[in-house]
Amino acid sequence: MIDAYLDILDAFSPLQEEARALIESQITIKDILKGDFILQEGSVCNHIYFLHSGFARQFYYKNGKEITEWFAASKEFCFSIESYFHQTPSKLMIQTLEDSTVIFLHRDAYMELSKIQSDLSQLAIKMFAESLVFSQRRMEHVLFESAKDRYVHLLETKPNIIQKVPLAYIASFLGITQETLSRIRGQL
Amino acid sequence: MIDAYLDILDAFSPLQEEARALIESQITIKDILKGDFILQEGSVCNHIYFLHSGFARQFYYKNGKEITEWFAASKEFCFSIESYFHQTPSKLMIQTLEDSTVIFLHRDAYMELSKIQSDLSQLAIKMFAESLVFSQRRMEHVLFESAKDRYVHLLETKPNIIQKVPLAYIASFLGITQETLSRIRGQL
DNA sequence: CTGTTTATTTGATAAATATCAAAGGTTTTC
DNA sequence: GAAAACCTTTGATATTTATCAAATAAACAG
Repeated sequence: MIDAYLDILDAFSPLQEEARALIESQITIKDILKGDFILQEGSVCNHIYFLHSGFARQFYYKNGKEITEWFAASKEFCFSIESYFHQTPSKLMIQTLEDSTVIFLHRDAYMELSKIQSDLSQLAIKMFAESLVFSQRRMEHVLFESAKDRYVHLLETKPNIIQKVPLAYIASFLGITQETLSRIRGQL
Repeated sequence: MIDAYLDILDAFSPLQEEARALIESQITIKDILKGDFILQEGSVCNHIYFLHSGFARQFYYKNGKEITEWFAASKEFCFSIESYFHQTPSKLMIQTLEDSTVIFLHRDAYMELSKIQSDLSQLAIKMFAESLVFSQRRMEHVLFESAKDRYVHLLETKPNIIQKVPLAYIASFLGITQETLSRIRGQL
């Protein structure tokens, strides 16, 4: 299980044996039941979470409404960007939608190790850079595409999400109401 | 001039003397006249640009229309995130709106040095992390605030931008038409 | 299974924003 | 300082999406 994890990291940004061993020394693994929380509102996000298996949803409350920010599928990462970097209580919650196995990589330990092991710092740079590119692209969609185009784009790039989760989650992720999303679906 | 630049970097993420010297060895400084381009469409973004003085606009074309992505004021940074990280031709252009003095930090050199000098890798991590937090917050605004609220927010956080640039640039940054922005202004 | 909860769709209407067209303002340029 | 170029506002109308209310449909629990 750990090897699979390290291989995925390695494919993303190359890790020598030393870096692999350091990461291995800093992770913990937990099984989390469907509906339980990987990250609770109000607690500080001190880990990067890797879903070895399962599925999770990241969401927060805005004016009393649940807003889905994104999902993490099997073999993907998640964490609260703001809480993790600023060490503030998290607004974001991460909840599993299926029984999941999650690998926790501890922030402080990783940050310290990344100062003395360049493979680890390069991995962090690569990860954050990719998140930034992703965020940037999403911004362009949100600003200049219609709700329908955004839904179609999601359907094309992440069809598995749409099969798995209720329409209301997807609607809030797209920034529209569920009624509008239902009507968009009807037109396709 | 270089010292002021290094001090700003240092305040952001601490740099020892060695790191300062390495950065200094990898920068070039250019005076760029009003209206000239720091980054042209189609060229690869191989630097992070720091505006020692002046003012610049980052924009791209979408369906034949100019979309302003963001601005860089004096003492701020800019670069094309996607072109820089993926080494692809830039869609984004960066054009000065005033005569400016720009410090160019070369990407490949910086990346190499960041592997052997941890202050430099930590600086990169911090920079990209902050950009990510900023991008995240903007996403929330764009998804859930009205055009008026977004304009008011910009007015409050970046009043200097609104004084300096034409309304059409601000409208495209906010993702609305200039007519709508003009009407919003009228209501305030 | 059957009643209950939860999720989705449909309808009528209202609000926000876009579009197209044109009229005033400002700046720039020679 | 007058013409040209550019920028901003205003008006009329169309489109997109939200809101509120209710009806179906699907999933779930005993």
